[in-house]
Amino acid sequence: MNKIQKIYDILLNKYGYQGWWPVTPLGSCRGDSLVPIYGISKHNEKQKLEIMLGAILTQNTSWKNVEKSIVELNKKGFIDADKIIKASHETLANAIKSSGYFNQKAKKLKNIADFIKSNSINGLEKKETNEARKLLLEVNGVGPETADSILLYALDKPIFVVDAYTKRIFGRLGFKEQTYEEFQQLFHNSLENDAKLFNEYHALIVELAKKHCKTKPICNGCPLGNICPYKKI
DNA sequence: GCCCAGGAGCCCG
DNA sequence: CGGGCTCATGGG
Repeated sequence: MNKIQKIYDILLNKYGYQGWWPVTPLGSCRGDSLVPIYGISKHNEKQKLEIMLGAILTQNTSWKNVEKSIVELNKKGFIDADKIIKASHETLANAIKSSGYFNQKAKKLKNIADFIKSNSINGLEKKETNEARKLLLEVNGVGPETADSILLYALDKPIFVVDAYTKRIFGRLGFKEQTYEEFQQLFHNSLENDAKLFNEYHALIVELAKKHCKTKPICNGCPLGNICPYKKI
């Protein structure tokens, strides 16, 4: 068994299934239950859109801050491409204030809303993974990680999401990859081409990064302690 | 007060 | 192609 697969097994055994991406439950419409929750479910169109918007909002931002914005967007009926397009910049920016970068992100949300109006979510889903990826990357505000998060978590495409945590953790573990594409290839070459597997693995990486492999690592109790050469007091 | 968080665009050599 | 800068709130 290769090392990438082995690390997955260790993390899954330690933390269990994470149930990403968190989404607002169906039928919640009045103040309660508006908070995105973890759990396995098939997403409807609105939830897929919520995931796409969340993927933009969480750029370099903690999920807790994004959660508040998603609650606001739900309350104001903005999980809707038409409403986002019609909304004024100020209204939209105000609704997502807690996510930070609200001026930039308000524009990005409008860009992705425009994109969905011309290619529907359904139409995007039917395309080949790489073709859909290419189209997403043409949207201003959608980079590699955001595109791949949308493909994997909203559209259920088998593609591995690389983030700052992935680079940090596997860098400390001794892997020599540097760029986004190099890391993505590492995982694609080492694992079965399975969306469910990629889904859980990325979520487990985030969990490990939050619990142990922080900027200032807490190596005590780390589930990868036995195989990690990185030492920090 | 400082540092960091589930990045991306832009500019510059 | 790589590096530095900007964007901004909220929690530790």
